[in-house]
Formats: sequence, C-alpha cells, structure tokens
Amino acid sequence: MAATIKDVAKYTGLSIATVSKYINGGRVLEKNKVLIDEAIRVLDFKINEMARGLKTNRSMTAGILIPSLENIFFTSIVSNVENILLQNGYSSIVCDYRENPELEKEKLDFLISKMVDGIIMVPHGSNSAYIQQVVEKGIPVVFIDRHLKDVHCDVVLADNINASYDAIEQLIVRGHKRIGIICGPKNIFTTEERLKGYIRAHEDYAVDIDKKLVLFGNYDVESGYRMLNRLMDVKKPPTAIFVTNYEMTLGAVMAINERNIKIPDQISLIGFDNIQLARIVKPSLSIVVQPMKEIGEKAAKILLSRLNKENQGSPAVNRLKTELLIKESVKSFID
Amino acid sequence: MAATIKDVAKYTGLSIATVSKYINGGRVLEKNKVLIDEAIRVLDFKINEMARGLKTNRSMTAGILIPSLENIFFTSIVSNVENILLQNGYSSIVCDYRENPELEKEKLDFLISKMVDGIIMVPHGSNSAYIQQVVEKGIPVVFIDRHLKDVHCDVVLADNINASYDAIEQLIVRGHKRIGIICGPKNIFTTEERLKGYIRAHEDYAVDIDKKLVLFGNYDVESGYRMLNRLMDVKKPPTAIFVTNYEMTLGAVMAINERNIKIPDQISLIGFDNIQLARIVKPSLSIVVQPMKEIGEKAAKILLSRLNKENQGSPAVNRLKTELLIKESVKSFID
DNA sequence: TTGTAGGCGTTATCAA
DNA sequence: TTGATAACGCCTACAA
Repeated sequence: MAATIKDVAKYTGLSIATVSKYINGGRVLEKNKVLIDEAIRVLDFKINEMARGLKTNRSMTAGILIPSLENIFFTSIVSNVENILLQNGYSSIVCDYRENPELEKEKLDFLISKMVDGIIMVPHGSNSAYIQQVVEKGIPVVFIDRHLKDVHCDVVLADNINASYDAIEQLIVRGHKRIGIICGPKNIFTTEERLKGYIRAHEDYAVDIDKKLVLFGNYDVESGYRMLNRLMDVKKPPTAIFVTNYEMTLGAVMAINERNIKIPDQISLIGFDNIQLARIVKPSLSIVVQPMKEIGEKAAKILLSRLNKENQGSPAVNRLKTELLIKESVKSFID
Repeated sequence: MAATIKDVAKYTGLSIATVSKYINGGRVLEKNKVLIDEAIRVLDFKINEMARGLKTNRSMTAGILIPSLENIFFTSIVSNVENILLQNGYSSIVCDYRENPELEKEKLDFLISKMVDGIIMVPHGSNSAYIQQVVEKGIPVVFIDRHLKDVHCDVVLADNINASYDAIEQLIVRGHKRIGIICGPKNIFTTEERLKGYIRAHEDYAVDIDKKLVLFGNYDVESGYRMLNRLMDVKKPPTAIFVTNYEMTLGAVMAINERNIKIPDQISLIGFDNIQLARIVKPSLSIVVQPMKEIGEKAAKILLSRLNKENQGSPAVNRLKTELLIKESVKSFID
C-alpha cells in the first residue's frame, strides 16, 4: 500500500541508500534532489517511523503525563508543551492518570513501551522510586508543578511560596486577622509550599494562626465545597479565605452561592489558577494566576535541550513568578 | 540495554520463535511457560513495539484529535475515550489543532505517520476531502460532535436540534417572545443544528423570529462576550438569550457582570455544556448539558468494533440525548 | 556523490 | 510443540 524508500529508489533509478541519505538531510546532486522530491510527491511517500525507530532507537516522540485531562490548568500547559515540541520535530503522546498513583505507573510504563525519547509529567508524588528508575535508564524527565526530592530531574514550577505569601500579605495589609486557607492534600509538594507562604506571611506580620482555619482538601471541586462550609461553620469564622487551586476555588464559590454569603462583606476570597473565573464570579474574584504558558514552554525547552544533549548539566529547579490579581472580592478594613 | 526476545530465548534455552509465540498467546509446554515467565521477569523484558509494529503493520495505537486542549468539553471526552481504549489494549496519541484547519491537516498527517490504527476526532469542517482520503486508506475514523456530509465515517454527537428546541421551548412556555441566540461560526455543523432547533421551536409555537436576535460567534469566550453586548444593544433587546457552547457562555456571563445586568429580571439566560457553571454563576445558571461521558464511551466502542472488524457495516450516526437544567436564570412571565 | 550489504527486534511460514 | 529463516522498512558504515 504505502510507498517505501525502495519504491522511491526504483522510481528515481537511484539506490535506497542515496534516497535515505537525502531524506535525512544528506548531500545529493541537484538533479537527483529534484528527482527524489518528485518521486516522493508522486508516490505519496511517508517515512515509516516504526522502521526508522527500530533502527535509530529513537521515536522522536515525547510522553506527557498529567493527573487529569479534565483540569484545564494541566491541559493548557499540555497544549503549549505539545506545540513547541512539534515545532522541533517531536510529537507527543498525552496521557492522564486520573489522580491515581497505580495508573501513573501504568501510563509511565506505557509511555516507555512506546519508546518515548523523553517525558514531561506532573508527578503524583507516591512513585518517586519508580520514576527515579526511569531517569536512571537515561530517559530525560521534566517535572511540572511538583517537585519530588528523591527524583533527579529538571523541574518547572510556579513560585508557590511567594504566590501564597503575596496573597496572604495583601489580606493582612487590608486588616484581615483571621484568614482561612484551603490547602491541597497533605503529602503533596504544592500543598506544602503554598502553606509555607501562608505561614511566613503570618509570621512576618506577627499575626497569630488559628489552626482551625487551616484545612486540607483534595484539589477537587467537592473538597473545596466541603472545606469552605467547614470554615464558615467554625465558631469564630475567618474574615478572608485563600483557596489554593482552581477546582477547589470552584467548589468554594459554589458553597458561597449556596449559603448566600455576601462577598466581600461577609467573607473575602482569593482563588487560584484560572483567570477567567475572575470575571465569571460576581463580585469579581481575586486570583493567583500561574504563568501556564511560560511553564509549558520552559518545560518543553528544557526537555529539548536534554534530548539534543545540549544540556548535560545536573538537574535544575526552575521557578516562575505568579501574578496576583486583587479584585472586588477582597474587603479592606483599612480606609 | 533492554532485553530482547533473543535474550529471553538464550536464558531459557528455547528458540526465539517459541518465545515469540508464547508472548503472543500461543501454546507452549507448561514447564516452558514457567521458564519464559521467569526469564521475562528476571531480564525485565519488554516487547519492542516498534519492531512489532514494523512487522505487523499495527501500532495498537489510536489517534485522538480535537480542536483545543483548553476546552474542557473536549478534554473530558478525550479522557473517557482514552480510558476505554486503554482497557482494550490500545493506547492513544492526543493532539489538538488549535481550531486551525491547516494544523488539523498536519496533525492528521502526524497521526498517520505514527501509524495509528484508527482515529477519533472532532473535525473542523474544512478538510472534508482530506479526511475522506484517510478513510479511503482504510483507517477507521470516528467523528465526535460534528458531522461532515462528505466523509463516510461513524459519528457520535449530541442531539443538538432537540437540545436547542427544548431550551427555546422552555423559554417560550414561560412567556418569552423575543429570544436571542448566540450561535457558533456559520459553516459549522453544530451551529446549523442548534439554530435549527431554535427555529423549529419558534415555528411550532408560532412565535416570530427577529433576525436581529440571531447572532453568530466563534465558539470562543471573546465572541460570546461581544455578541451578548450586541444583543443587549439592539433597540428592543430580547428578554432571554440562549448561548450555544461553553466558551461563549463564559463570555456572555462576563459581559452580563460587566454591564451589571440583573439575571433573570433584566435578561433570562440559558447556557451550554458545563454543568459546574450552573453553580458558579449566581443566580444559578440554566444549562444544556451534553452527555460527555457517554459520547466518549460510545465513540471508543465504535472505533474498537471497527478495529476488530466486528463491525463492517456502513457508517452510522449516533445521537445521544442532552439534558436541560432550568435554574434560577430563567424568568417566567406566566404565573 | 553513490551503492552494497548487514542488521535493528519482531512475526510468521514451514519443516522437523 | 518447537526451531530455522525470511521478511518488515529503514539507517549506516564502508567501499566504489
């Protein structure tokens, strides 16, 4: 069915080797160049990547693995990563592991079985050892969003500590003293960092932390909903709440709507990640915005530099600045 | 580095052929079975998919191609498709074409160059001829969400006409006579269908349509925003507006917030696609919900049946029912 | 610059 | 049931 190099060779009267060399950027007489191009066009020749890969041991494919394809924060990063890789001749295989560590392992295996040349992933956190094995096999891995100490690979992430610090600082500066935070799951990297920023801001401004106001969710809509309710049910509820990812922000807003709580009079709110949310919610929502485009681009470029062996240095942690949008959802007690 | 069948053969003392046969489900003496399993485990043997693919001409991989990875309607379908395929031994390569027909072509080529065994895609609409060529090559293609007349392949989509009809009907029944609609781009399948439902409902209830109230957007946030504004600026504005996809619904809500329009007193609103939006917007938004899970599953199953040659019949159009949630955003003029 | 030939890891045919 | 062997389509010394 599909034409092979052999067919092209036959058509042109040249040898397979010559055609192959030309296809791979080698030097060929001008007239042969034209001839081969014609043959390729006429025969609709497409390289057989499997055969090539078998020979070269490279697939020119990268694996992208994220926790969920239903989380726009991740998919929009994927979109950027995929685009840059494609521009550089690499294609991507995108998988999600549905926040399931078992599945993360499986999909990782799958990617490897597809002989990806490199991997960009948002790790779950509980498969460090396994991922480290992959790294040791010599497959370049780039982490996004989360950092695992036991894995020696490049990382690209937002400056979570400062992101969180800035948000809390703005609340404190506006006179808030009881600030609730809805964190992610306890053992996850971003959770710890975002909580750290919360704590530091309190320390720096000498504001006491009430542990009842520090709750841990699951980074999903439902837990955001639940935790907001729980915060409001504390005997002395907070005057402001910081929600540390997009899904939980959604859940929090839902709960607020349901309870008919007035923003910002009854509660001030700062959310996370999705800039569009700011304009959907009324009054407009204050938000910590991660540079998703930059994160994706950075990760892709790092992977490429590893694949090209341009970058042989030891793994680096790349932190990108976040942006804080303060809108109507934050009340000021100071005039 | 990686162990091959040859290594396994050597380890077990059997021949390559025997090991290969066993791996592919062939009959082997019980003791050899055990032996081979041991070898595989000890040597950490993994099949080389490229070599296998070269030989079998099958990659056990499906291509998934969608307009945008930043549209949760599509990605959530992808998530379901991918999962079902994986359960059946197929992996997926996910791409987006950023709503760009040129890119759609390129990515299609890319998928084919990756030798995918089948393709599930949301077509843009302007590459019919090209896609039909793919179909004629014998690669099973399943369309999602949109139907192209010139391409002979299976299609899975929501019952757009009735979805739209039902929404408009509910508005009319509640006494609305001037109903605006924000459609998608003019030449797109879903646009036509959703508009058709709008028209039919008007006809059936003998309500005149004011053409000024029928606007066409781009299925993106920005156009939703713009079209809502334009509708409100009509001399005699509508009392209700139906927005026909998720992104434009977002944009419409933004515009409404910005203009400080009161829902449902000043305008009734029915949106599309994203069920979470219903609870984020206040007062709660009425919404047409597509069965994304079912759509994905159906498409995956159809593709599998084609790949297994179980289904050799002619292509079919599969319509799935939508759901209409009427919430607070719709005002009733009838008591 | 071009061509010859060997091999990448697997499957499949055909004998044994 | 098992094994020897010829492809699959491509790349790459090496030789011409």
